[in-house]
Amino acid sequence: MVTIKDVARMAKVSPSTVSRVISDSKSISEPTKERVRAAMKELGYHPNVIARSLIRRSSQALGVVLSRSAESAFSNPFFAEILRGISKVTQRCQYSLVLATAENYKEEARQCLQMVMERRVDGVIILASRVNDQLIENLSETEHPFVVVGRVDGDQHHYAVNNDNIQAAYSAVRHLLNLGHKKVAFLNGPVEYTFCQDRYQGYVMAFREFGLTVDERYICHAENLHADGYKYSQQLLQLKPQPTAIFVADDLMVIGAYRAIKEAKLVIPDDIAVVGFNDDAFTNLLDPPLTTIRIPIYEMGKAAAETIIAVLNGDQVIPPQRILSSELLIRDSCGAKRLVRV
Amino acid sequence: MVTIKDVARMAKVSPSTVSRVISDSKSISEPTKERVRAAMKELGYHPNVIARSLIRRSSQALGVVLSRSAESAFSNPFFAEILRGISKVTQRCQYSLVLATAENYKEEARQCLQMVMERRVDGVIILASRVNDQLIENLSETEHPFVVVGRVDGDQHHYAVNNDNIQAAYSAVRHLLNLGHKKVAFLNGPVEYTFCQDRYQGYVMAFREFGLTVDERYICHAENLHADGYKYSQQLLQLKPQPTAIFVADDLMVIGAYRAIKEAKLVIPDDIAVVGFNDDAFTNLLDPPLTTIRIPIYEMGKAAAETIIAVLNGDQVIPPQRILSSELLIRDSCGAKRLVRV
DNA sequence: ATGAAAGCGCTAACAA
DNA sequence: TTGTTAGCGCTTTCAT
Repeated sequence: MVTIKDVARMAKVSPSTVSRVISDSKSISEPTKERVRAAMKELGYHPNVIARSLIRRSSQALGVVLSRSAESAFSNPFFAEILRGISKVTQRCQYSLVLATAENYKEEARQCLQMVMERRVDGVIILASRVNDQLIENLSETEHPFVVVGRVDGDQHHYAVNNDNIQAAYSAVRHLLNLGHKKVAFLNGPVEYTFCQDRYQGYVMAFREFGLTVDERYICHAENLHADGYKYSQQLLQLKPQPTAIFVADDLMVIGAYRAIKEAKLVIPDDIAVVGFNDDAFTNLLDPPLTTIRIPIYEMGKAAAETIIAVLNGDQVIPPQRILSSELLIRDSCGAKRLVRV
Repeated sequence: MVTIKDVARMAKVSPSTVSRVISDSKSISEPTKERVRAAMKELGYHPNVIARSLIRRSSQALGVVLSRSAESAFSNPFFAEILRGISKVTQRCQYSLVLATAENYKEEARQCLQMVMERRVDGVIILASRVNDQLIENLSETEHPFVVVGRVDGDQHHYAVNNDNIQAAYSAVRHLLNLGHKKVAFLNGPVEYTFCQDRYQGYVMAFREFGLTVDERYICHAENLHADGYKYSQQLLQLKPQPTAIFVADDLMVIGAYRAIKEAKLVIPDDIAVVGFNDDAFTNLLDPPLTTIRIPIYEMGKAAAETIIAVLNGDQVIPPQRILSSELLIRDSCGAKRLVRV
């Protein structure tokens, strides 16, 4: 391996001079710089980031925790989109991106904690947070820099980037109630996620506003966003009186919902209306095209990465929590057709 | 920061003893081990991987190059799926995963090369290879370990994992020719990718077998798999005589193709048949559900990661090239309905 | 079974 | 402007 010493020897300078040339220090004369650079080129020298990280006490790397089993995370367009936003920023800021993945959340949390404690990464981005999130608690205790995409349960002292889940769910449900629906079922995601709690809250808000009481039988919590849409939709359709609309908290579950509805010989939107969440690319291809909430996922990824990098630079991040707003995209699954800003 | 020295002091041993306890050396007595472990726990000690990497000359990290602009890569389900396979293996083998992303291939290649030359990663997985691939050439010259997902143009001395593109395209086109189609258009991807070349070859093979001559007007190469499906399908539909079938080299382009076909007031499969490639999750939701090629993407990701890790361990990898087989999934876009193994 | 010492490749005082 | 020196936190001979 070519080291700084080899370059120094060849250019007939000391190793520290070579180091200064690498960082383009202005206290080195042009002729020397050129001689050193020539030597670097001739020898095919490349700085060893590991050695540099050791002495600088910084790896210039960011960790990303998917916060779900890798299985379900990778199949959700949300993660692709948020990773795209994150990577956009990391490449601009010269950080590298380390992915933490595992079969389950506990293992993933362990991996993430290890990553940061072992100094493999300088900070961590957590995608989605849970009620009583152990990882977030540990990260706070050990004082490692992190930023959460989502709302942190309880305490407000964390850096976080989120979308307006309450507001978004509220406007989705209000849209249905405005269309005259009374029996609006809610196919929500796993209760342990704060975003599901928030969407539930938005649902309740809309009901309150319309002077309607929430019937808990019409609300269910899927465990797996990919697999459970079908099963729970079937259950909801069994209810008497049958719901005339379903608000689905993740577009991934809409696929199963559509199937269950069609198998029950119901027609969307005539017999039953559907609203989704996320505006995944495929929702426009469904029959009928889905009315859904668009959230600025890419922008959230960018904001999260910018935040953690600012924190690492010791910059003030004000405010520590940012909430990006979403919009209701009205297509054909409820019977209307226009665009409304939330 | 808690270091090995702090632990040593507390446990009243030397730093080297602590190091031996970390690696669970059998030359340390049980009582000492326990004393040291207690000290580690009390101090909240965690080994610094950076320091370890420096002395071991190994970062225990793998780099992944998307081989496209991050933009188009992340939106393609192929990458999510292959990353899932890769991460499955890296987590099992205690490697971390570093993503290289950029706006364009040149920049991405630079980043990848840098990653490995700077010793940030021990080896690299390249997703998709090009004709005359500069990155692969550089990696070979500098003798850095890498494995390619796809077929490497020219030389056969690289480690690679691929699917049977020629065979797969051949069977897709043969399926159409068997159904009586003569004017089978081919909406292929960018010519610079070897997988597109292979799929073209399979197309030609099928034509040969049926004693038909290939009309180059019926073949086009999209530059962007996401955006160009619509445009090129429109062009193909303009041809006289109009094609009665289109073989589309990536499911992502099928979305645009369906739209162009429907806008031309043609009915799938009655007026025109369509075959896709990849079996992306949404293809089953299209109207009509798409007949497409299923390739074992997840398995390819696993195989690629296993290969590079074996190489890094100095194990023999035989054979250096592996080809996984695909199958034609017959749904409704050609008018038939059954499953055929290629 | 344990310790002392050297050194991985780099940076950054402190000198000169 | 440049060189000397002392580490960063760890592992690994070589002693004892």
